[in-house]
Amino acid sequence: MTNTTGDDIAHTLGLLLRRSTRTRLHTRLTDGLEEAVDDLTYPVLSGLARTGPCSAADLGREVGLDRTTVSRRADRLERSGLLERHPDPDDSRATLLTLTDDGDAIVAVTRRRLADAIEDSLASWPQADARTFARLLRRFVDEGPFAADHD
Amino acid sequence: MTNTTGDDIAHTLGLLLRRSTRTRLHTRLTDGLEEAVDDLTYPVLSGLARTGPCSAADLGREVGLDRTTVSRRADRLERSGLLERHPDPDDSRATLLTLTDDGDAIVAVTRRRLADAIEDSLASWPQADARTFARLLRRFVDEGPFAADHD
DNA sequence: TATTGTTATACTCTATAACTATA
DNA sequence: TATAGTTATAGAGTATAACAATA
Repeated sequence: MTNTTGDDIAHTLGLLLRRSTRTRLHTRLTDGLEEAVDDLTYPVLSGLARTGPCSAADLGREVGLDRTTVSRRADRLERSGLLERHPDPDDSRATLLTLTDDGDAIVAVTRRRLADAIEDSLASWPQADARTFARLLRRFVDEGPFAADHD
Repeated sequence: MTNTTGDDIAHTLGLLLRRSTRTRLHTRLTDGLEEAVDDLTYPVLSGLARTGPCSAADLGREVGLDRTTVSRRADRLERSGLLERHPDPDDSRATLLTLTDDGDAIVAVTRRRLADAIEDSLASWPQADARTFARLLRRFVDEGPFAADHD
């Protein structure tokens, strides 16, 4: 019984990382928005919001996708007017992907929805618990067994 | 600045739920195991470990997959000897999916690896923090905006 | 020679429908 | 009639390789 805490967190994380959990979350966050925004295109959209104007190759490295995959997904977002392609003035080989105002708005809405949903569910918590949870979760994700740079 | 805690948790969860995080985790947990065990078949395997012998239709409802999908994935696990099919003595229409000893062993190994990885990353934490985190995470997942029965 | 974006091919997975058998 | 399991078809998405253009 030495690993009770690890077992407990492992079990909870298993629930959190389930496909059905992610599907439910995605449905909730994108309900009523552009049809082109789905679980495939959203990482491109939100990644681009983080990086700012960016080549497909660089964005692919940022979000862990192949540049061909980024290019195809960007097609859909471009057709829906959420993203534009412009020549990179600094490198004639590259095309900069840029969010349109509509694209920015979509990202802002989904981020707000997520933060609000979390805020709602924490409403019944003692404030100190909520802050403690935010801090420990952050530390766990940054340092934990899932961190990107974990050796 | 009223939603700082919600924003903070939202950001952290975004990192945790990324595809690259899940891919990294899956690779780590299944390294060196049966080739048939991948991100597609593992949910069937671990779901079956939770439910015990179970029909494809029931298991599908448990893990959020179509019965045709369960059937196909079970084919691969069966070919690798991790799962067996037996007639349901109580319902001649049904076939019970059952983990073999090898299948049980795979699930045990991956669960242990995950718990150990978490335990390792918590080693540098004050024990009280680790227990608090386990408790708050559990509560958040059970009650939070991602809970299955959340209305 | 390496990297850019894009496109074509082959492959995998899934959803829908269809089938047979049983409750 | 409804549900079980399985399989066939069609559709979507990806990875690999290839392409032309530029560094």
